[in-house]
Amino acid sequence: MSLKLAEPVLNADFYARPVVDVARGLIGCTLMHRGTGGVIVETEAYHQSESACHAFRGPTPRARTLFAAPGTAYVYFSYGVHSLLNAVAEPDGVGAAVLIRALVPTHGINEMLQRRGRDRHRDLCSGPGKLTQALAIGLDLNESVLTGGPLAIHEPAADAARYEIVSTPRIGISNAVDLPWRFYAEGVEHVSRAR
DNA sequence: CATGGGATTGACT
DNA sequence: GTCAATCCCATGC
Repeated sequence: MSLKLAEPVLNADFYARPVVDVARGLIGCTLMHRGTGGVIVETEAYHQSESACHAFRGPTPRARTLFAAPGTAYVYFSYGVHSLLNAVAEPDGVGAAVLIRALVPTHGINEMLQRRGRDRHRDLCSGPGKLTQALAIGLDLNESVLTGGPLAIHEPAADAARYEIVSTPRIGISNAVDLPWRFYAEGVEHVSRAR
C-alpha cells in the first residue's frame, strides 16, 4: 500500500472561506493519518457568532486554536473519553471550524479495526469519537497543520463518487439548535446514527 | 481553588 | 431506554 495519496492535500485557501462552505466542501475528501484514513461523509460547521461554538466567548485557552490560521487542526477532549477533530476555517483571527463526524474507512482498515476493537466496518468511523480512535488522533495533534503534516485532508479523486449532500441541525448540542449546519452524504451507511 | 458540564460511546436493563 | 466512564476547561467565589 502506498503511504501517500495521489490527490493533492487541501491548502490554506480551501479553508479560508465561510465555514459552512468549508463544511460542505469537505464531504467527499479523504482524511489520512499515518496510513489510516477514509472519505469524509459527515461534518458540522461552528462559528464564533453562534453560542454552540467554543469560540463564542472569545479566545479562551481551549478555544484559542479556533482563531488560528485556516487549515489548523483543532482537537479537544470530550466527556473525559473522546478526542474530537475539527478543521479550522475562515481567515486567521476568526474563530470557526468544521467538526469531522464520520468517514467511510478506506486505508489501513485492519489497523483501524484493531484500534477500535470491533469487527463491523460500519462502526469503524461512524462518529466523531470513533474516527479519532480509529485513526489514532489525540490531543497531541491539536494546533498541528492539516496542510502539510502527518494529519492531512486530500481532494477527492477525479473518479470519486459524487455525493448528494443533505443538511440538518447539529447533533448533541444545547445551544443554537436551529441552525442547519450539519452536512452528510445521503445514503451512506457510515454516517453517525441518531441515538 | 471548587465545582459542573460536555460537539460521545458502549454496555446493560 | 438508561447510565457510567473520566478529564479538560470554563465559570464563579
